[in-house]
Amino acid sequence: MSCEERRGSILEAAAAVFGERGYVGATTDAVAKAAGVSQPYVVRMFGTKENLFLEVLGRSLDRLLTTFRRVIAEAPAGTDPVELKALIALAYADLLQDRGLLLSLMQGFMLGADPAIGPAARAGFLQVYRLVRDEAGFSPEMAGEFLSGGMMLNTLVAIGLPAEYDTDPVARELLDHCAPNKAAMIARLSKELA
Amino acid sequence: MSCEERRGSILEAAAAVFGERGYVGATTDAVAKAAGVSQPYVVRMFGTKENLFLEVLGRSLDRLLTTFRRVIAEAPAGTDPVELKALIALAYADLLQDRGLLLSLMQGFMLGADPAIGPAARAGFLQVYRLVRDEAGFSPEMAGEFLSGGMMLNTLVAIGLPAEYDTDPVARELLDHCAPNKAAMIARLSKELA
DNA sequence: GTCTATACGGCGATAGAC
DNA sequence: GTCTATCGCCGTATAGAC
Repeated sequence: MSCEERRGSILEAAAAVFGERGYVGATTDAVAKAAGVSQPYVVRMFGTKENLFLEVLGRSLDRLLTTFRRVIAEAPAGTDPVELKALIALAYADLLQDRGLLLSLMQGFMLGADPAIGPAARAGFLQVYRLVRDEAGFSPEMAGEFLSGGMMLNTLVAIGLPAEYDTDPVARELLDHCAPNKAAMIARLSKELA
Repeated sequence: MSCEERRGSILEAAAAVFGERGYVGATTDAVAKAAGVSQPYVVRMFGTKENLFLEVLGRSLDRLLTTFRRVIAEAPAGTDPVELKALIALAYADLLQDRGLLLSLMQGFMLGADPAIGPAARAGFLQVYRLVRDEAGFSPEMAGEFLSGGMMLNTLVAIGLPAEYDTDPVARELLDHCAPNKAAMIARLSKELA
């Protein structure tokens, strides 16, 4: 396999592992196993674990921004920002299906105190804010609401509430009122229970 | 010092350390140093690191619920739920001044996959939801909005954005529109920069 | 009630062969 | 391009003295 192909598959595996175990809890060995290579090879290719995480973070952010821009571009010109907000929220919920990608982002947010990761996470977060404000035309209030909803969704997925959707009526009620895309959540659920 | 006093001071130190470094990143040695005791003594007193974290989690949750109940009880009878929501949000922002306590909760939320911590975190989260719905009279929509705002605040603090309040105008704008208690945030900021 | 000493396992990173 | 072997550190937990 070529260098670039390997890079891609390792980064993909790393996103899943980092999302599931967190930055500190994830091991380069677990990433290696998930990607089907040896542990030293992962280190060799990315230098350090920290650097590997930074690349995962950057990738996740890129995908997020790209997706949002596509939704904005595909909306008819002159679409109301409020409507656009619902569309982007929906796209975000869909993106959340890829647990690793988004949970890695969330893990990055929790590492604000880290001297190398903190600045990258803050910059990424502000980049998203600027995108919805400048490119989607959200008011600061709308942008805040949008990001709040996103953080809530991230938390609900991280805490594992969707898995209790049909065993706990309170969890169900909460999810029904917070998930912009109920169908997607349920799809996740059934996948999780399988 | 008596056993109970020590317990309290170790738990307090543990909340700060867990909040700052995360569950995996925190070491029992760091907790011990922060509490001014030896590392084996911390383990001796709480059995395992996992158990120590569960106690910190329970304490944080208790303090949260107690605070919310006090706000509800102190509000004049028949206060509108919408008004109550603003009051509780304000109390939450104040509580967030104790970084360790609330960030420990947030760290717990990120550990939903852990077989021991996950269930405790989910139960705690739902307990908060039930409180604002049943005792404060929030509609499910309001409860969702309230929790979303809380998760957003947690994230903003965790990522360290308040520290950039007066160096980055975008960060400032974002914080101005998301923090229910601007004064508290600024107080935090100045403390952080000191 | 609190410590010192230490066993034990695990992880990131390096060296070097193929 | 990818592996095996391995070093060295660090963290949890135990044993046992005072």
